[in-house]
Amino acid sequence: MNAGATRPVRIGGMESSTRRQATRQKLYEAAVTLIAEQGFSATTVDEIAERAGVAKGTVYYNFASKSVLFEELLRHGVGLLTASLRDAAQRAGEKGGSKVDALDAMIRAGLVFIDEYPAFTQLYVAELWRTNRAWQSTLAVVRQEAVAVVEGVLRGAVEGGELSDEIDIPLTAAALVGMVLVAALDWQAFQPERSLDDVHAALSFLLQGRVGGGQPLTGRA
Amino acid sequence: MNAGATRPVRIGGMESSTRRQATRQKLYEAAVTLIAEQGFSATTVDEIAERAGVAKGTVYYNFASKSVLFEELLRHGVGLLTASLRDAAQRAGEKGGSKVDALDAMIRAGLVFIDEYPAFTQLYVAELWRTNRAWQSTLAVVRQEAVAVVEGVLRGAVEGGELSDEIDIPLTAAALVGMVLVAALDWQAFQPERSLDDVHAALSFLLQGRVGGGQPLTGRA
DNA sequence: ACTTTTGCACTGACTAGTCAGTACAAAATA
DNA sequence: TATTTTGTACTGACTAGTCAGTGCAAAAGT
Repeated sequence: MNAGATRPVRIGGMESSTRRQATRQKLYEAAVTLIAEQGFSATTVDEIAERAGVAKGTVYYNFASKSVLFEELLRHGVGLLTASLRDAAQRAGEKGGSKVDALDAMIRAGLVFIDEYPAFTQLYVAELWRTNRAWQSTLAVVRQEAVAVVEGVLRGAVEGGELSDEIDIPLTAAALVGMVLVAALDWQAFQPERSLDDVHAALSFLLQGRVGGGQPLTGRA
Repeated sequence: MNAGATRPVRIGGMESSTRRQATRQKLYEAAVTLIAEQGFSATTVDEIAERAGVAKGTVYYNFASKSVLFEELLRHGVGLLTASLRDAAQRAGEKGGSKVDALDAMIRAGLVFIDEYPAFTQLYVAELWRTNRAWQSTLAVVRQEAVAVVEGVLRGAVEGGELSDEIDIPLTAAALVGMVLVAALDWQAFQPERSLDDVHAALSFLLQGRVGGGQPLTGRA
């Protein structure tokens, strides 16, 4: 509690040794797969430590508790996703494409993310709609960050006249996220032999209304 | 022990007492909300028994184990959903509507189901894509039953020339299910003030391609 | 009629085990 | 030297599953 910081230049105990950072990373990676497979409660701290190849005490040296480890893991993962979506939307914008192209680019970015971090995605989906859990508020916040990116692009498309202003932006954003999420998880779990392009193509079809009987205006193949 | 059935018509001890059936129903109801809120492992058998208003022993009198209770609960719930989807598709068919109308009717049936059994839906989503769990195979089976209903309607639509034969039926079915599932769960969790009609309308927009820029051919308001 | 037996449904105290978190001295690292 | 990690041992709260026994209503026996 002494304000006068002492030796290693450091604020609040954050951002320091690469070593510690590496340990935390190993713990994230161990925890994410185990929790995705078994769930939070069924995963023991001993298992996490063993899989990460560190001593149990190290877990508690780096994280205040099992729950805190999990919460920071959630923040970390959703941060990656949000950055990836924003990036995809921006790239598509720079290439001068339409907002619908940006949407399509975000769908692909979502698929790539899920392909790369399937365990994190599983775990996120499994926890998102629960109530009465300690990290509920954390989840609501990070969820909103990710969904906001999609909503932003939809809003831009409506304002630019590309999409009907009749669409309900929050609901449509949620539906789009769900479409990608569930299609991707099903792909991984039940038809892993399909390629990412296959899955992307199927979702583009849906987005562009060729399923519901509409005439496609965007995209070709 | 006497084979000649006597008073309460009963064979072999199966399908009998309303009392037992009622107890099992109470246990289902208690378990579904608790597990939806907390997850399987974090929910104790004592909690389930208490919420159901029975003694712990009764749980084990009626179910071989906690896992078995959960598995039977899953079967029970997905059975209800599947029946509801089939029913909706059939009604729409009888009214002479198109297959796309049947799809729309199924979306609504899905929403109604989730509205009625939100806890079951949460729990189902949370467990579906996990690996290494005892009831994994049970889940795969019941999932397939439900998805098959959607795939059937899509197949019919393609055969009838209503939908392009370029669509990938399994992937599209998964995406549609995901769209409904996630939109509905988000609705319940984050904007519960919206009406079912609002949500349905937003999803119909998506299905009919008015989001992706296509021309709507089906549906009106 | 009456007593006794049967079997189902349920009870709740109890057991054997599990697991998050702690303690701490010694070692490794930077 | 200061920080970080290790290894081992420990505690105490919590939990899945067990089991001897209760209550009761309908049969069977007399």
